[in-house]
Amino acid sequence: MSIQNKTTSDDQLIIKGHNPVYFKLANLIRDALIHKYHDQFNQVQHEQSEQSIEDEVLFEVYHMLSEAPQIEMGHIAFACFSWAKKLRTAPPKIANDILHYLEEHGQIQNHPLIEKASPQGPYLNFIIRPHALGSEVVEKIIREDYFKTHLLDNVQKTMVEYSQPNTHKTLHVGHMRNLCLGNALVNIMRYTGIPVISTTYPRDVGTHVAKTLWFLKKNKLEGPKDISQRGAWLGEIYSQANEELESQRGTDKEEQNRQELTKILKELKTEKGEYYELWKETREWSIELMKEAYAWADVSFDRWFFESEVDSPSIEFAKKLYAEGKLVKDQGAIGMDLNDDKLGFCLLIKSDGTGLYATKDVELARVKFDEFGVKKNIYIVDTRQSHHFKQVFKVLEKIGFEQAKDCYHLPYDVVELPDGAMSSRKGNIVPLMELIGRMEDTIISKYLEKYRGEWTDDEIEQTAKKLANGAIKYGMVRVDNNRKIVFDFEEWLRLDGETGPYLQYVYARIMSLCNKLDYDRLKKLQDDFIWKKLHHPSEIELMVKLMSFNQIAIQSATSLKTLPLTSYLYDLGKLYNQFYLQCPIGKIEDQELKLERLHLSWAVSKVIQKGLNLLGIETVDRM
RNA sequence: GCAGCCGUAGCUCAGCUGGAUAGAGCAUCCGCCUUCUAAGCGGACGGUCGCAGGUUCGAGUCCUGCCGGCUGCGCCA
Repeated sequence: MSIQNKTTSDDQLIIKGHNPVYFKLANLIRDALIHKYHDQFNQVQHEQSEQSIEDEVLFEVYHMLSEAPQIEMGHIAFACFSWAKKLRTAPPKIANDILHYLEEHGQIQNHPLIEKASPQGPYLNFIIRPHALGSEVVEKIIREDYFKTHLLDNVQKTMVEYSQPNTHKTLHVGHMRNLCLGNALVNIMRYTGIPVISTTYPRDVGTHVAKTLWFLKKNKLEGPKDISQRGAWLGEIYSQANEELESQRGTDKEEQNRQELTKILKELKTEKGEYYELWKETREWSIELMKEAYAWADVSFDRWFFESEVDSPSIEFAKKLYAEGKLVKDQGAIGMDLNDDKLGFCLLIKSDGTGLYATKDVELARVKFDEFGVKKNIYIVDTRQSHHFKQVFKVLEKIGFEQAKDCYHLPYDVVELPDGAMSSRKGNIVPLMELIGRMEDTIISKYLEKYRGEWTDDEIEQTAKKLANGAIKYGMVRVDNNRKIVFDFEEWLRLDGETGPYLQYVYARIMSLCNKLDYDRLKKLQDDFIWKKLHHPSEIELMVKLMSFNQIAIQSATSLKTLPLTSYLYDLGKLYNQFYLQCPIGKIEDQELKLERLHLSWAVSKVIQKGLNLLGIETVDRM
């Protein structure tokens, strides 16, 4: 069962909004097919209504349209393979038949959309009239109607849980992948019309907390005076605590330490005692640090679930399930035997009466279903938890939650350093704030220092912030989910090639151009504006690329991948930079051409801005 | 042992869910600023898509089996 198949089959696509040019073209091809192969269609028609056949054909045709591999071949290609079997006709003949039908009905010579259609083997390639690209694509983007289109229908209320950081530990660059990916996906899903409730699930209880508290109390540590520094400081304490406990392994202190930690955990459970008081205070420090990171990332959650709030209820729930005979006792512990599903045994209550991750995830899912009424439930958690979630979903199914079939674990691989996995024990973690700071410093010294005096210091600082933000976020989502990211600091600081700043640069270039040439998009774009000057291959390629933005957004949202969007934006940026060099604007005489090129540039900037915003990245007007 | 993921250019990665001649970035080399932002653009170099079968008009993409790497698999989180 894969996520993408599931989500696409559930969501009915409204294709007319995706790509206005494809939609019009698909209608023409649909009519040609149905008329030309009337007999073949008639054979299936008695089973279905005429309307549904027409819709179905339109849908299929629409999805067989794509960009031609080279702009000289055509702008849009229609592949006839999939029809060959149904129509019992060879693909090249289908291509020719469609062409003849369109010609016979005057839909090539006179049609406002199509300039030329040429069959090439099994493909029918279309060249779209430039002025149609202008009015159907560029103009809609400039008026921003393009972004207000309703893209998906029959969507379900979806909960997306991402970012499950531990309190009392250091927040590092590894956490950013989850945060950036989750935030981007939520934005993209919402853009396509899916109602999303976003949640975070901080882990504020457990042995990592006990270890930290133990070390703090033992050494009577109080932390930095500056409260805002305490969250980061706490993370270091955890490392030290861990180190000390590790070093005492195998010594006579080991048992003593173990008992102490158990005592701390018990105190936290009963919610009284000095460790409990210390927990409440230190927990806040970590939460402040998380909020700082979320603010930096410009992420907000509709609901925060803390592990501590589901801890006790989860055990009650598990006990109730056991009482109902839905769980079994084995070797003193309680759980569910999932061996029939090849998932092993899912342990829910340990022999000492305490719960585990799975116990809490079962309870939390219950809350999500019962109190939030979500239909679909997505967990963005790293791939090492795959087995865990398979077990949890199976348990949910067996205890009677129908929604279990709409629970998805979205796995992603971890962030590693060139010398291997990140771990506080190895002492090779890159704390988040340090990463951000170094990136901003590099950006200022390498690129922005030259503006000192010309720009205000504040603008330089703000620009560096946005660029560092863009570099980190883009870097985290430009790689496919199930692939490891190797975080090489020097590599990330270089900021050339496919990066966030590359795209921010394209945007800034366009802004600069438009400002310099005093471009006013709406004043210059009357209702009766006629596009007639854009013919250069570079201009055509840009317009063809522009028209598929919404399709890409849908692809990203339904596959739960950011990659389609990042690749698309990079392609678009690359095409614009080529256009920028090949097609001068400011220094040409032809005022009409100049204006149309400015319109095109503006449209590109809007799509790049929208795309970057979906990824959580802000644009800058100059850099 | 079982399961999941990965294997594409020297390195890091794409490849639109089976379609046209497998593409980018980095690295190396060569070009392009008397200024619409060179954080850019062009060119060169670089590939038996891990191996072997299979499915069909057609496979980097799907199925099977190997090989190699990573990650999981009951009292951790």
